[in-house]
Amino acid sequence: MREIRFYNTLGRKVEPFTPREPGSVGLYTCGPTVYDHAHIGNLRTFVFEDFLRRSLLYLGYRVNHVMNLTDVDDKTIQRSNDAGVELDDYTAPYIESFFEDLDTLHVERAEHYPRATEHVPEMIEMIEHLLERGYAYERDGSVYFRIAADDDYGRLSGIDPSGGQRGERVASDEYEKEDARDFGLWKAAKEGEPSWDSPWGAGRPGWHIECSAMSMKYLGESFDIHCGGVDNMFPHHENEIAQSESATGEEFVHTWLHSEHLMVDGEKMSKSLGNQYTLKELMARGLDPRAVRYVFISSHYRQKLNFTFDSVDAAVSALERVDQMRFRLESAPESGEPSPEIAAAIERLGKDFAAALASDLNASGAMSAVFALVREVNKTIERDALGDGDRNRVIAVLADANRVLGVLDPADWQSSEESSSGLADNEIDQLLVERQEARKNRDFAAADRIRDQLQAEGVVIEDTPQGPRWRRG
RNA sequence: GGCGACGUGGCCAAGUGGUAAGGCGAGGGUCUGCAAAACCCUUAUUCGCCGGUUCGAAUCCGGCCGUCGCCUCCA
Repeated sequence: MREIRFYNTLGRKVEPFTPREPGSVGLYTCGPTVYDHAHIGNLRTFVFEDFLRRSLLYLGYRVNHVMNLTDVDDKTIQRSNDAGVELDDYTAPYIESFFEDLDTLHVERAEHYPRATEHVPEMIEMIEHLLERGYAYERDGSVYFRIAADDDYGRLSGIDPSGGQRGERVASDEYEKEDARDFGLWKAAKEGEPSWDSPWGAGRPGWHIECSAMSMKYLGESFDIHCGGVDNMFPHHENEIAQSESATGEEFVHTWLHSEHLMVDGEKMSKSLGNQYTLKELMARGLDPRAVRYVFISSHYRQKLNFTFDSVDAAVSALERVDQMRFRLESAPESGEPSPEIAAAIERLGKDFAAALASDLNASGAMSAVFALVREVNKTIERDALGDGDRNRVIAVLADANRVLGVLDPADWQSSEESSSGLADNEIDQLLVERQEARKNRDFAAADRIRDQLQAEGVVIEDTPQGPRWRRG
């Protein structure tokens, strides 16, 4: 287990991370609101959280990861009403779509995916507690959190609660609030909306209470890390802190990590610009999901990520460099003592890779460590200096790094249709034998004919001093 | 108006006090029957601009310019 340093939004500085229970991390990440397909901005955040989860595991921690599914809120209700279907029937396909997207990007599953609609009793219990302690009040069947009762409100986002719109009437259905800044914990049912029974009559939970109630249920009243996109810092996470700590009197979350937004072609994604892609749209355009994952994880999570098709192309090339090394390694001869250069490179990778992760998840640094190994292995192959066992040791250290990155092994990403199409391996081998024969006889026309044929089948031939080798392009 | 982030080679991107990682691209080379593919090498005396602190700054402080985000439910 290695000490990690994280940039904690609460306090805005990089600090050593100490889980409440040594070696074990409780992690809550805000999940999707399932009113539509996730867009790639959402997925950037989910891939970052996957990277965090994998890094914690890699560095020797046990992880209990909870991600909620918001399946009741203004948007899901409105859209299900518009579509004339029950809420659950409306959200089901989007929940399915969400998990498909995670699979496409090789995001590992969390331990729990609690749904808001299945945790209403826990939320009601928490709201009752807040009412008892004077942190909330009821008006006409709705319950609001009383921000004035919370001394340190605003300490996550740095927003000063004393300024602003205190006492102003806001143009909404929430005019009955004591203070415009107060937020809804429970919303009285409106005509035609799904509702649950509560001590205050029929209604439904507010958004913020969902995350507090569900995170505490699965991780306890205090836990280690809470993640989300930067836009959730205020008001969502601020309100979670307010209601949770007011209810329990305990520190809610120790470390808050926020991922920056993804931009498309230099602009924020928005419907009006038409640049709000879903993953499925990108797949339909033929983008490689592995390259998309690489683009998401290869820059730092606290930096805005400008997503472009060029960046995906560059990612494809970068990954090919790693694949090529693996490919060359397979056919490179080994002999004699293990190469000291390889041994040193493997050791350096192990050290630099973990150090980069432990330093606030420096993904670029981690990738850089991988490429340093790639270069050293290539040089050693070039010198024909691979020693006995070097191949397996390199493969093993790559597999180790891949536990975090998830993009280093092309075999993991091969779709079944790709591998089943075209020529069989032995046919390709046979054609190459024929081509070598033709070349030996200086019948280059025949040799090139075979080369063209293989190329047309998507087989890339590489002629080397040790003879030809091939791979599927 | 309030709060905050960012500005590093052609592009992307690490690095936050000790003298610029890495990837893409480009140029050169090796290999080859020719190619292709691949590999190797090279590619920022300099980190938006101007001052300051320091033995030393891309890194700290001040000012300016520029880009962007949040300010009630958008990851």
